[in-house]
Amino acid sequence: MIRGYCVDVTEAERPNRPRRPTLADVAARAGVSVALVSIVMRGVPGASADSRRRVMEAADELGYRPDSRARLLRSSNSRLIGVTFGVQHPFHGDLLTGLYTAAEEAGYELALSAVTPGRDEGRAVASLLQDRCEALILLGPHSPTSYLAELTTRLPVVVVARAVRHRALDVVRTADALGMHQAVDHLVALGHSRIAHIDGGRAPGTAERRRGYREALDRHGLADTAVVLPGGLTEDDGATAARALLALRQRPTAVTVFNDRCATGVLDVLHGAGLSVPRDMSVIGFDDDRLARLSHIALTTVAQDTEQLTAQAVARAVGRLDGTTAAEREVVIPPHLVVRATTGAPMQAFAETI
Amino acid sequence: MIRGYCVDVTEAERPNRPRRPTLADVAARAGVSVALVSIVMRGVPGASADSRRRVMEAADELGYRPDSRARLLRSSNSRLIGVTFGVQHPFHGDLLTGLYTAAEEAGYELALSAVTPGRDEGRAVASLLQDRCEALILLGPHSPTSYLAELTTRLPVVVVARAVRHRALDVVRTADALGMHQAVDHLVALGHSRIAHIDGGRAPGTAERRRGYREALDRHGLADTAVVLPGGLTEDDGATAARALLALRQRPTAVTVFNDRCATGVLDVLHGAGLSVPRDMSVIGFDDDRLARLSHIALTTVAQDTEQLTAQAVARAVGRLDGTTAAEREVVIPPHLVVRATTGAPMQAFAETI
DNA sequence: ATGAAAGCGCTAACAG
DNA sequence: CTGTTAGCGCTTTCAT
Repeated sequence: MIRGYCVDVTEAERPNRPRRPTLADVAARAGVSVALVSIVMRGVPGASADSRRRVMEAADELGYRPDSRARLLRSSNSRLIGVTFGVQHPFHGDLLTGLYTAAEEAGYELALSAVTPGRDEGRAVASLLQDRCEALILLGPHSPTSYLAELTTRLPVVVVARAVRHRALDVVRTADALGMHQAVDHLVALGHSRIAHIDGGRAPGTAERRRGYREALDRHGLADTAVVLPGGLTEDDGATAARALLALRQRPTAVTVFNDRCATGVLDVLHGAGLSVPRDMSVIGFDDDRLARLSHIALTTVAQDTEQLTAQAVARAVGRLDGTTAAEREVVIPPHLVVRATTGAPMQAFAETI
Repeated sequence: MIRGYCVDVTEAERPNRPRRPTLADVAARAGVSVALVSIVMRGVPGASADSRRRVMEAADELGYRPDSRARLLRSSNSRLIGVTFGVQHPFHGDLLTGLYTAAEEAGYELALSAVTPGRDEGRAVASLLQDRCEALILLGPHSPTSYLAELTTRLPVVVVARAVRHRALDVVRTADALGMHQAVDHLVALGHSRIAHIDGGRAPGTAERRRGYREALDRHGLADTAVVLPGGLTEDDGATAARALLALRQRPTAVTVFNDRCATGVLDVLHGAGLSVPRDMSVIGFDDDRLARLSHIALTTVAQDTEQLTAQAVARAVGRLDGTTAAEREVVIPPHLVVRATTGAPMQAFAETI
């Protein structure tokens, strides 16, 4: 059937929105075949400069936009990577930013699916699967490893920012322990010898960061001074932990905290108790989120390298799809310490140097 | 990308991922036609209980998942609503949560497209358009109204959380002015008579909230005491404004702030200056984001009704699609005041009552 | 360089 | 209730 351009108005009554133009419309207008238009639209070689121009012109006039659904349906590979993220987690926002650029460079598109209080990870993943994603990147997933592992039988899965050990799962994460080494080394270099740690409760990464803290103290011969206080990932958790910190018999002069949000709570309580930071207490966070960068907080913190994290995550996903399978399943990205205003020499050490 | 040592594996030896099953596969396995399978999978009437069971069984065994692209391509209506959101804005996360449930109830799916520092709104919208969304919901868009208006010639557009006036645009927003009335009324009831306001700089909603502040003061006969300090949406903006506040000749006893993040910065500076909140200064924020709810902040704030906001946004979009066109283009949702710990009677008033 | 034609996986008439 | 059939808009041989 020859369908003219967008002139056929069948339903007369409703203010009918014009049907969006298709390849055929553009072809008709440019006086060429649909195949040729397809070639031009994809920017692949196989069309003369002249028809290329004519087609582009026609497409422009019609306001033509390729239909990605149809395109994807036809071509075997969708060049689509599915991403799940938590709406509650600001850090995931930073990761999304990096993922978009990394995916674009690799010639892939992203399909987003949010995990919300009313929409669990399973549903988020299911919708991605329906969209024919070729691979999945899961940001801080909390599903059981067994479920994630099962997913890999369907498509490549890359887990970001959560340490899971499974032979079928790719993991891209920050070297949490190393980050704590950097934090402790910095404090020791400043002259601190009584350094406490506030951990992350049940959050992923807690164990690893705590281990890093202990290792670092050990290396400095300070193992017996280690104090680990229960914490969590919120400001409130930090506030609670800070009170415990202040109640300690022999008060530390510095504290490393599981993350920046928690550290903010700590700072708050310290200030409230009339202590000065860093004079009376040095504080180091983890993540370098927007909170830490605020000038009036100026938190010294261990910064996760989101650019590397996201670039590697996409590289992994694409690698699996290409079949250029890397042997190593886990990519660990070193973080780096960002020194701001919440760390300094301890009062005693300062006194001694005078 | 580190593709190093891995030799390129040829098609043949690559562990070939099984092609995902199609309707035809399920049909073959169940011994019925594809049409019947389609009927069963969509859950529409027109199949016997027996074949329904057989088909479901076959689908299950094959791990069949309908291909939404193909499905959408075929049916004229995609039942897809596109949503753009800012990855920097925590409040958008809350809105997404509501949108998902509202869309589901209306029988629509959501297609998400993020606006990031490296991906502007235009691109976010373009990708949604390619995905054949039937309508667009834009969260706090910052594109010029002319661009948004032009979009409506292609499909219905609902703007959330930004006040734009245009006859072709649906807008769902909070009654910002009313919210400020509530805030000011609350402070006046507590006995405050010198109330300042810190505005939102160039952020959407700034003018409206400032207007509300002025109106409310006026109604209480306090118009001549109005003080508006330039602010913004970040903690730093709040900190800066707070310093200006403290430097004021005749210091106010209370301040309403453009949003919670900004208010947090204000609180911080106040505490740093040795002031006690609310004894020396009452503070009210706007948004009721997670920040405000933290126990050690406990910010009194004007809460936006995200549930209503999102429900109305979806209702609007669907309404335009249905042709059940509402006359009114703007839906304004009343917010409500959440009183926490940062507001109280002013010291002077308290002294007088004794 | 260009065009004709065959589907991708699915839905929606229309028969039976 | 079930099957047949014709496309949705696009890519992709395979001719010309």
